[in-house]
Amino acid sequence: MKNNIELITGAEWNVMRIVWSLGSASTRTIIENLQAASDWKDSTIKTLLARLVKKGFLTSEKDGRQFVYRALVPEQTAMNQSADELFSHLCKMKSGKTLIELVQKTEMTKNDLATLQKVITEKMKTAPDEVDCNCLPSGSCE
Amino acid sequence: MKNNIELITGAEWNVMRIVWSLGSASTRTIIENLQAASDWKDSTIKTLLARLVKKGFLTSEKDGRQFVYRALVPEQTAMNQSADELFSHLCKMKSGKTLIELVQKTEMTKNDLATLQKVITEKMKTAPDEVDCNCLPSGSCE
DNA sequence: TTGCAAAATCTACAAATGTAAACTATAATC
DNA sequence: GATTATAGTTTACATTTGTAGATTTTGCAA
Repeated sequence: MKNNIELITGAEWNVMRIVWSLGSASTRTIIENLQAASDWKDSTIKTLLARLVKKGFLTSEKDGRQFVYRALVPEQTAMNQSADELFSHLCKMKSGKTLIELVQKTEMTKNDLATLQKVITEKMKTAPDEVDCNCLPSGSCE
Repeated sequence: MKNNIELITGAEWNVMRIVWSLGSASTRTIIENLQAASDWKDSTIKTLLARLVKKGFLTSEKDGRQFVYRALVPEQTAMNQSADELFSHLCKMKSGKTLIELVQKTEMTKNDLATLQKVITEKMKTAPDEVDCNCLPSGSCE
């Protein structure tokens, strides 16, 4: 029952976002950006960078005296992975409601909404009338 | 930058699901259900139960020699909280795409899809043409 | 009433995570 | 070349999480 996919932790996400948004960034750049919004010490950030490299989310390449980091995993992929992990905890029966809530409260462009619209119309064609509960006390959710 | 909302952890979710799906359950019932799908020892499960009570996700009430647990937080609420937490890590600009992927790969009933359809139609009326990136290197995502 | 099986509580312990100080190496400066 | 400012590396340490053994209680059967 242990989950073994390496995931980005809360603190690490902040570091990753800098790299993703800049494409590549030196240690200094990353530190400066993070410190503009937090009180993390330099060494804290360096520790996180090292852990992210070890976990395989970042690569570092020496450029003069500094390291330049680059993401090895695209933001969208990381997010999808985390989302899958989250939904894996939930009773399948409830995924729909959860998604409805999420869509409701998430700010999205007209474009994204239109795409969603299309995806849904397509899905509707083969959607089941009901999705069974997959909780342990089998099918116990009414 | 520390996240302080008490969240349900991976192992704990499995315990919560039993309680949610049964409404209320004795220690024994919970243990039996979990052991039908994992090799967790009794004491492991009891530890998790205790932690969940301490965190405020469960209440326990003595019934004879056993405890009967009941959820203090509805499943949907717990899930929404976790989902919010997850999305909080992501660049706002990317939420739409993430939701599209999620809707795409999630099995849902025709009914849920219809609700989604409605929600989207409604949202479309006031949706923006674009959502700005909210990453630290401000607006750095193109 | 006594002994026991079952339940509960306490203690433990490694790995992961958040956070950072201390130390070392090195490029740039005087 | 000696000094300093930076960058990188090592070590640290409390808390949380996953996992469970050891110990204590206690309802119930003999």
